[in-house]
Amino acid sequence: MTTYSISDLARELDVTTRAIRFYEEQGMLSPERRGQERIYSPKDLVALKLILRGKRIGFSLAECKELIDLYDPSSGNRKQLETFMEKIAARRAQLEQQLLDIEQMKLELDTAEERCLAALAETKQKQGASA
Amino acid sequence: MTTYSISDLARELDVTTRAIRFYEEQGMLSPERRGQERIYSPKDLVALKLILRGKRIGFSLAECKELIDLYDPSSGNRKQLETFMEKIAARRAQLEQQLLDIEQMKLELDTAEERCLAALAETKQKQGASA
DNA sequence: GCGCAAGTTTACGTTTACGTAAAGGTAATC
DNA sequence: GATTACCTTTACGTAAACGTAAACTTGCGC
Repeated sequence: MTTYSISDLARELDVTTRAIRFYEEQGMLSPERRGQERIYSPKDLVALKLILRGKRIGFSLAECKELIDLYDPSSGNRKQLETFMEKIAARRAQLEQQLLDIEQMKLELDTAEERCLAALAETKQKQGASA
Repeated sequence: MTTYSISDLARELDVTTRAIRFYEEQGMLSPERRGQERIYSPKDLVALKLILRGKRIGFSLAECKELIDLYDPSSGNRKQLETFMEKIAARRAQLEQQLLDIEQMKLELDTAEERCLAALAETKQKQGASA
C-alpha cells in the first residue's frame, strides 16, 4: 500500500508543508504516525485534493472541511448534503456573475485601449516625425 | 448635476459607508467636500461600481485601483493597459478552472447523494414500517 | 561521529479588507 | 433646546490562511 511523506504530498500537489500541517490542525487531515513522523495514505491524498479544489472554487477552509465530512461515510446526514448542494449552487451563480463581469470589463478595456492608442497616434502626429 | 451623499452611495450599491471611506483612504475615490461632508458625483459612482465589479471578479483592491487608474485619461500608459489585459486573461482562465472544478464536484456530490439516499432507504427497510 | 536533509513543535508575524466603537460636529424638527 | 438623523475622524480589533523563525530530533551516507 502506498504511503507518502509530507514533502511527497507537498511536491505532488504544490502546497507547502506548513499548509498541510495547518489543514491537519484544522481537523481536515489525520495522517498516521510513525513516531513523530506523519505518514499519509492515498485517502489523505484524496482529502487534500478535495481541499485544494474547494479552495480553487472559492470555498473557505471551513467549507472545505464540511465538504470532506460529507464524504465521510460515518455521517449519513442528508440535511448537510442538501445545504452543501445549495452552497455549490450559490457558487455556480457567483461564477455566472463573474463571467458577466469579466465580459463587461473586457468590453470596456477594449474601448479604453482604442481611445488610448488613438490618443497616442494623435500625439505623434502633432509632434511631427520627431522620433 | 446629480450628487450623492455617502449613505446614498452605500444604499444604492449595497456597501457600508465604512468601506466607501476605506476605498477613499486607499486613493480609489476622491469626492468633493462641502465642509467636512463628502459629496459624490456620478463619476464617483462609476468608480465605485468599478471597484465592486473588480472585487466580484476576484481582484484585490490594489488591482481594482490599477483598474481605475486605467480609466484616468491623465495616464496614456499603454504598457499598464497591456499588463492589465493579461490579468484579466488570467482571471478568465481561472474562471474556466473553477467551472471545471464545480462540475466535477457536482458530479461527485450527486453520486454521494445517491449513496446516501440509498443507505437511508435500506435503513428504513430494515426497521420495517416503524415510522 | 559528523554533517546534512527532512521531519517535528511552538509561537509570533503578516496581509487584506474592512468592523466596530469612541467622541464629536451639523442640521432639521418637534 | 433637546432629540434625531447623518456626517466626521481616529484608532484599535478581527478573521482567514498561512509565512517564517527558532530550536530540536531522526536517519542516511561517508
